[in-house]
Amino acid sequence: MSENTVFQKNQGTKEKILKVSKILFSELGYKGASVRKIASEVGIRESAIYNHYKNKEEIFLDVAKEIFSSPFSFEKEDIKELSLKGKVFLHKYTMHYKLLTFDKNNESMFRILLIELLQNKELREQFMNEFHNKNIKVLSEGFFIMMQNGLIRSADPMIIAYEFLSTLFYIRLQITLMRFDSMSTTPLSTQFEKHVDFFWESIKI
Amino acid sequence: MSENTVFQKNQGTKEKILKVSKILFSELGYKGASVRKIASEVGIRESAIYNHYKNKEEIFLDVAKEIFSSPFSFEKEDIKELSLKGKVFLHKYTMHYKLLTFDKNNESMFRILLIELLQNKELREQFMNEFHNKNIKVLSEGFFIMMQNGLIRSADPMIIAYEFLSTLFYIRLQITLMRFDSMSTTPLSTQFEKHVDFFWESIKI
DNA sequence: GTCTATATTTGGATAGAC
DNA sequence: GTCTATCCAAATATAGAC
Repeated sequence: MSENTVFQKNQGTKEKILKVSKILFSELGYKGASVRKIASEVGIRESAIYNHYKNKEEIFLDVAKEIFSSPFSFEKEDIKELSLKGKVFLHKYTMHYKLLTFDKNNESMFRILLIELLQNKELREQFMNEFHNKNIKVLSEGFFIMMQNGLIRSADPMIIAYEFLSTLFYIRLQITLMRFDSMSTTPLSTQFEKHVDFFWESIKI
Repeated sequence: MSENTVFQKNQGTKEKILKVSKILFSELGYKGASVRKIASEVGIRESAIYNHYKNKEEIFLDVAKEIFSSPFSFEKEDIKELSLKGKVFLHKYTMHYKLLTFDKNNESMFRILLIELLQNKELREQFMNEFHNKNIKVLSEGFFIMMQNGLIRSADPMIIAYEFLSTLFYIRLQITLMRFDSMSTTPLSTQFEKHVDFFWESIKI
């Protein structure tokens, strides 16, 4: 057996721990998701966990890395081009947001964000920077271009962006809560489209 | 000593426990606020707590009772009267909301709501009913009257209410987070007024 | 009503055999 | 890498003296 052919028992254990932890943290929070429960769900003993992670905190950090890693894929060029189409920009942006809301993995990350937002300062900072500021930046750039091209009425682009984003967030929050209780979200899921319609009527010239 | 003159040692202990618990639950969440910490902060032993509350859960329920107990004092008549003034209604409503955001006690309750929202099903239901639905009801009534009187453009009053409320919530969330970190909220606190201005421009005829 | 003492459980983490 | 065994700390809760 050469040095390069090292056989590892249960190679996917670390990935499994990560996967299980995502779910448990998103359902029980940091304190509620004990190392016991994680190990049990993975199908190994607690002590075996420590062969993959130094401690519980390290598991959480590994999970938390993902919370803000799947942001909006709008490129500079897209924004310029799309903004000229006015409402289409808002619609595309919102549909992207809607997709994230219903995506299993993103949903777990959003739940963790909600649960730990007040318990974790770093999470709060990331929420402000990655979640709020980045979205406001992209949106206000879009609104600025629309304004320049006479598509929408004159106003502070940052304010318009803030107004638009806040409702997206609130819809997502409500849907996330309802899905947590396995309630039907069909009435609410159309709220995204209604938001775009109402908002466009509010700013178009 | 007659039966009617019973002297109790430390009569205010239960109130003190409640007061301390409010703060600790709002800072550390249900799990984080241990009976140990509560007792210590009150200045008594853990065991003494159990002379006032059956268990920890009962303390939390006592605290949680307050979360949705300070709603809007808008009477039926007020809504009708205020709605005819259009923007004044929105402004008064928002200023009330702003007051709650910065009120110490309401702030604690809002924090608990955020922390425990995903951990407590009853809290989620109350959030939807007491927080969301009640606000939507009052607001949509107001918008309906405005519409009838030709003050605002035609649209579904429920949608308008949803759009208006969602931004109020988002501003409150951001301010609550920033105050938790003792950050200055002066730039954000004017967001309430900006919201009213922008929104009125969006719906007025 | 508060205290000391104590029971009991749960959770994070390590040692050492296989 | 996983297991058994074990340790230690923290947390909920109770019993009984004062």
